[in-house]
Amino acid sequence: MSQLNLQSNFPESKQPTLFAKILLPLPLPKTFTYRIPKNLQDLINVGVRVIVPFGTKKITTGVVKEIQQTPPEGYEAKYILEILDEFPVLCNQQFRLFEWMAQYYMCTEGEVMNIALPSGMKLSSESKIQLNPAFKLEQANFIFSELELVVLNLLKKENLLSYQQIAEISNAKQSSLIIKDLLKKEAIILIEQVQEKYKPKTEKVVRLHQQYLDKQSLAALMDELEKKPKQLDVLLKYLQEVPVFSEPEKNESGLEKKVFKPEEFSASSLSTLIKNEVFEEMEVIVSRLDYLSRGKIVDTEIQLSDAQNTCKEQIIQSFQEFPVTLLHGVTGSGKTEIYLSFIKEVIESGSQALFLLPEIAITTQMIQRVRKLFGDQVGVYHSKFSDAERVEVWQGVAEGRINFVIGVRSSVMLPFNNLSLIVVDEEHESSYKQYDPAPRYHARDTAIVLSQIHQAQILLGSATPAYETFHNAHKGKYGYVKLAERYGEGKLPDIEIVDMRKAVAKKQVTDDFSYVFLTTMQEELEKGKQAIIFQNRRGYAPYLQCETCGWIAECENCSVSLTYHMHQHELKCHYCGFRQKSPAACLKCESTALKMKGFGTEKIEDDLKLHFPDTRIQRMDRDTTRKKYSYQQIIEAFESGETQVLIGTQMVSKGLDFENVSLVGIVDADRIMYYPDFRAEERAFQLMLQVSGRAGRNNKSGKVMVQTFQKDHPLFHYLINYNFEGFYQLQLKERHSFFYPPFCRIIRIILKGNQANITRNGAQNLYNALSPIIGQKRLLAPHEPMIAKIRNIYHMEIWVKLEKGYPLENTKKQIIESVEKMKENSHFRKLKVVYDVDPQ
DNA sequence: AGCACGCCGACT
DNA sequence: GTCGGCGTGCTC
Ligand SMILES: [Zn+2]
Ligand SMILES: [Zn+2]
Repeated sequence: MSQLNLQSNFPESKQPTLFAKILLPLPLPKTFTYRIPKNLQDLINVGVRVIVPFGTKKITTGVVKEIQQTPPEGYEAKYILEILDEFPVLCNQQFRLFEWMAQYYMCTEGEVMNIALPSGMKLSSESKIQLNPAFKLEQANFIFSELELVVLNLLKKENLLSYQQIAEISNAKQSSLIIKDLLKKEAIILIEQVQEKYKPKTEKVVRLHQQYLDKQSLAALMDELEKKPKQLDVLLKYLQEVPVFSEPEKNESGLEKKVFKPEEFSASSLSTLIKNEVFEEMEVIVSRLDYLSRGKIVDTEIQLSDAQNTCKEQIIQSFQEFPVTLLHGVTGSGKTEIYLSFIKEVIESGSQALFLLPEIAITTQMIQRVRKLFGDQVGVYHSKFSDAERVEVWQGVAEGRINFVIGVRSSVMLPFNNLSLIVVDEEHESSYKQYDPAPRYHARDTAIVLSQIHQAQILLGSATPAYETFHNAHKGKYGYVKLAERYGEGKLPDIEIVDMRKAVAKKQVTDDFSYVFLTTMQEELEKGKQAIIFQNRRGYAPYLQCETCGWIAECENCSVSLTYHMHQHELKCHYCGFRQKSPAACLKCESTALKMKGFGTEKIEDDLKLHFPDTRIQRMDRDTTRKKYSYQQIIEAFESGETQVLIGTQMVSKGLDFENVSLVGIVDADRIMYYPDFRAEERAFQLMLQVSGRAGRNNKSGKVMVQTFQKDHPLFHYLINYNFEGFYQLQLKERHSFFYPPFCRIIRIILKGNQANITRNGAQNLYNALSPIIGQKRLLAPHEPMIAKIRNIYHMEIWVKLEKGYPLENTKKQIIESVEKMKENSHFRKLKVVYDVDPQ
């Protein structure tokens, strides 16, 4: 406010009207200016949430971005209705980050804020309709139609009606006319109200009344209660829980009423004690964040090995020169302990730290570990937690109570104002990239920008860094520290490539397994060991094919084959959820020779149960982990040894350490390597290495078996030697010659429409417009993506590939302009265009 | 994104 | 003539 010169334009006594630019959580390119009512002028601040009317019947939450004195030109500003926060919930650094995200990822700041804010902080509703209290039908000098009278009568009875309710009387179109007319006749008024979605959680507590806080009066009280044993029980329990003399502050904050369990203590005695003013009862606001948070700081020590200490020193060295440093450490080398020791120092110095992890890596064990170290100063930001809990973390960070957040992708958008360290673990994980809806941001890259805004240091950790990151480290843009040693001297498991081509020729295979794999597994199980089997396809069979005519069962709405699910005997689409009973005969030629092709986790489970009838086998994929705790249950059963063999998709590749696993099987390596994506092989190597990391923890006989029909693929040569860098170098040459990242940046333009030819033509039109501006060699001509149709929406893509140093910001502007030009053609106006910057 | 307004065909 | 479809443009 201080920068406003209030005196210049106004006579001294008059307070000027102020206006606020409000950022709304909508995909609109600009802010909206509202008038600040006089009575709210002293309460408003940049960064607080407000309720504003938007359109004719809606009210929404927005955030104050700027306060100004000049009224907007060309329209009359509406009034802000309400201020929701006393203190800002968005800080300056966040506004800067949001601006960057909107610009870089080609979306609006409103879209960024919409994703950033937990939904409990975005209140909105429709206005409601009420009779104007000053209105008297008898005295009105208007004529009311019959329908209007019906509405007025209903309002007399019901008091408050929604637009919806009035629409039910007649039809939607008429009702809005009626409301408009009644408003003009001043018969009704609009009422705007929102209810706070986020409610603080409260709890009843009692405390000993002041008058008993000296030993004498307390002794007298106890004497008096001698004849009332049940009341005395309650009092004694209280004194046992709350040492009123040695820890008077505990009495101050009180004891939760629920401590007096009704089966042990008489509820009426407690009430009597409250009535007689022995106890005082009060209601206090408690945190919801008590899941695993009751533990105050228990551990204060982080024990680092010599190797870890050396590594830490190297990171400190690296940070001197590079604010971004890559920590390259093999699975199980104890990177986490190094992160935690850095984080501890940051928190103790009074600034904030952020620890980003992929969703599945935020395990109960991880949460418990940080709780023990940091107590209540930690906020866990995770989609498994309720929205109310996320609101509390947000507020905790904004108010400075939470100094350390461990969280998923979206936690980069929390209201940090004093960050000095960010850790991004498993930085290569593609789940750091959001795809739908906008902003299509990469949390690792966004975190790097966030670190620049805060002048903070950022540590990227991975056993298999993303090639972009590794390349940046190699060319000296990032610092690089390698942690080679595997914790506890464990040896890396042997990786064996199983030649399926040969096995098939010798007829030493079942549908999905080679005999050699099955015998090895048999042996390991007999030794009392466990096995993990990886297949990145869920369901029973990926497709159902007619042997007579070659017909394949496809989804009605999408251009994909339907997956057969044995459990429900159904064909399902994994993209739109479409399902149908599995047909008995071919829909084209009516032949009954239908065969299931390929294999998903479900079939593998079935086959293995057939081969190993006495073995306890469990499957972990999206289908078996739908329920809230099922993931945890499967993990625990495997950890305890109750399950001997765990079959799963990507889910089994991350995070958890199972000590007794001696064999890991990759059923179909080819499926991982061969799909049309320039990153397919990078991903395949990462994934196979990661899955391999599950074998032979703390034991010397770990083994990984990889089944493939292409055993001569160079990937395997590097894989069996754990030569990450060698394969990287090889791939880099290919990336260079085909002009792919890290040698260029990609902007993927996706056009979506409900007609194939219009979508196709629109893409061609856009391509023709872009070619002369950006240059044909920087464009990949319009093409269908791998799945051309999803939910009956047709997709076309144009890729823009820009070499390093090519003006990025300007090109984005040119793309947006070209799209606008394309939409001047009415055929293409209804196409939806989506931009995906740095696609994963 | 959601919603109102307006122009058109079709159906009481 | 009215009803409902979608295409267009606006929301402070
Ligand atoms: Zn057929
Ligand atoms: Zn589908």
